[in-house]
Amino acid sequence: MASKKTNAATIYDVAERAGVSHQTVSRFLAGFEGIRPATRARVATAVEELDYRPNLAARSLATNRSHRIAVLTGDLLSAGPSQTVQGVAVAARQAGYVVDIVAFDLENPASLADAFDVIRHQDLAGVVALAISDEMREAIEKVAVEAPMLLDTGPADLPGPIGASFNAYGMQLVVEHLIELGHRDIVHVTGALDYYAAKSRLESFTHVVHDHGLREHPVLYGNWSAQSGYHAVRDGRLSEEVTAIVCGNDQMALGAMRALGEAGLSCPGNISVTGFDDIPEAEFYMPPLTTVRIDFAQQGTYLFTALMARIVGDDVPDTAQFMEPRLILRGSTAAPNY
Amino acid sequence: MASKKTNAATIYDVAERAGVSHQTVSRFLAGFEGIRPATRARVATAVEELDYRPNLAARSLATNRSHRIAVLTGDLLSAGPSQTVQGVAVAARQAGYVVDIVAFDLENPASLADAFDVIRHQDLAGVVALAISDEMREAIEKVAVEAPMLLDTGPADLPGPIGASFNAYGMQLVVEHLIELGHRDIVHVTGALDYYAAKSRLESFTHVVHDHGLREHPVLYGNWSAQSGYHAVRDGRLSEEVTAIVCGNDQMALGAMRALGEAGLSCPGNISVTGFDDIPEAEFYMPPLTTVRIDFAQQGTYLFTALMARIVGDDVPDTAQFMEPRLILRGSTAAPNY
DNA sequence: TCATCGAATGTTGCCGGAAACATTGACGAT
DNA sequence: ATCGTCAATGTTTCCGGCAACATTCGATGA
Repeated sequence: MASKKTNAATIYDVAERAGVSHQTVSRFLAGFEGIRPATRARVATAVEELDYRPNLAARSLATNRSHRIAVLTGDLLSAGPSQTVQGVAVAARQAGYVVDIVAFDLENPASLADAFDVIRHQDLAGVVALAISDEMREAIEKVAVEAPMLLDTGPADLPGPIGASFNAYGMQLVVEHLIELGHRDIVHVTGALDYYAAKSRLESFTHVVHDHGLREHPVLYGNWSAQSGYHAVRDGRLSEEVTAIVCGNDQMALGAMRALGEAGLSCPGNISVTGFDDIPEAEFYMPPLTTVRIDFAQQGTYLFTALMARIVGDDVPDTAQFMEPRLILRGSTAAPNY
Repeated sequence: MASKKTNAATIYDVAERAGVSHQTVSRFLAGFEGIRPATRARVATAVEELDYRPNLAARSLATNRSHRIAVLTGDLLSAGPSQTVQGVAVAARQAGYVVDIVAFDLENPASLADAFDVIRHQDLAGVVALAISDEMREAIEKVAVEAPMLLDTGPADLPGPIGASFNAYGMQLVVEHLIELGHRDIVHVTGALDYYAAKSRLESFTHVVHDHGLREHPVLYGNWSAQSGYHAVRDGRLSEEVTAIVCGNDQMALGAMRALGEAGLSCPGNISVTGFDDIPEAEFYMPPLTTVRIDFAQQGTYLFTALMARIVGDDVPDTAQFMEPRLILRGSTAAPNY
């Protein structure tokens, strides 16, 4: 029953029906001005009647332009990247672009190489790469992809890691908030450190702590998951002096609060906890989580816009005005209880 | 600096270099057996040296087959659908298929129509539609898409709503768990009821409650978000008799528990709460959430497999063995406190 | 009245593959 | 030695568009 033989109308069918040459139809489709109104109407009717749809493969072959971009990522599971994908996808479609999603399996190294192979097979207008890890960075550097590529986060020598600045700024916001509350001993639970997002946040944390002359405590290593936050805090042998825990994302903050609870410590009574990202649930944690709001969908929109600009050769619009991180104050932070 | 003029090698370049006809190269690429080893080696070398990549647009044009599928959804933000997308994408790529993600904006009705337009323009091997709402169902029925389409959830008269069964079964598991604990007065907080996933869960809930002869309480309406769960419970004017709240997903359960806490009720001491989906965070809620685990990634894999089967005309493999929902018992449920 | 010119439209070729069909050549049977 | 056969390989055509170039035709000016 499957429609094996495509009986879709071609440009020639339309031309015949309208009594014109196929080229006139092509012009009509391209929005060419110089077509006599009568002719134009006939073509329009024929297109309508035959429900004609241009064959994109043929068009792409003839023009050598594809009107498609790829989103490359190994992590569609986290809230951040998937929202960003949605942002990219919506923006892309509005601009008439199709989005290929090239997801690889983090567990399976071969699949990364494979993903790049796919990207090179397609001829793409551009590529957006999300959730950059060391592994991806390596692959990106090794495999020359001829299409313009844009990263959300990543090393500064690769094009467009827009995340670095707002990750750093967001981290600065939370840490300074804690400092204002009077905290002097703050510890950081990192995200998975092979991700640049985690690296940026950690760097910024260290930087701010140092700038304000606070005591430096050993960092606790997490991997973005609530479970890792839990274990980091439970097994982290926190110094007695620590009064605040800054987590690399909201999920780890949840885990951290849980560990505190089990240890008989209250949050924020004994220890303040902060998150990062402001996922919708964070407001309903107990206590509600003080965190930094990142607008991932907006980030997706920005990435697409910037990619288009690079393709066309325009200047890439500035990041800052697009995505200002915002400190969201809620119940998980309070003045330290000396 | 963009690579305007594609200087990528074609099959003819390879042929010339290998000293054979382009057709032999084509055969080589297709894995055709009857090529003399010496010839095969020459071709292989040429392919290697020129870093030849077949032009997919040309291939697609010639064969009238695209090796691409689309994933259609308006909700890439929720954990479920995005994990399913990841599952589909990984499975698809292993099978050599490219996945177009066609995301529309739930807020913007025009974008749905637009999304279908995109789907019809591409010639796709198949379509997977996720997170089916009434709106999408309507569009699906109205717009005849010639490619095979498969839904994750949805009305039974459309092809392959595989979700109905495991949603129903999962709901049965939680409710019967509560009944075994001794609960007789259970209330349900629904997901967004324009989604079929929410409908299925609600139906199953009603069904099980009825079958066991429990008192029926008015349902509370949520929209999947933690916030909606919170408001549903806070403003729901629960009957005094109610001892358990079954939520349509984990996020709403979080909101519900928060509302209970604010009302001075303990969970599970006064009221048991259950979730649905088992997102990774659920284990770290306070108390840890009793819920139903749905393997969304597996669901994605299944959807792709089933779609391929439909395309080829094979029998579609059975759902059940792929995704058995599992009851996850944790601390948010206990015997009622009479 | 006719050459000129430009707007409207038509014709040809090509993009890079695949498939149908054609050719070559080695080998065995007669 | 000749022919048939089959494996290996080559040639032609077509997929459905677009672009470059060609043509037609009516209006205009000399």
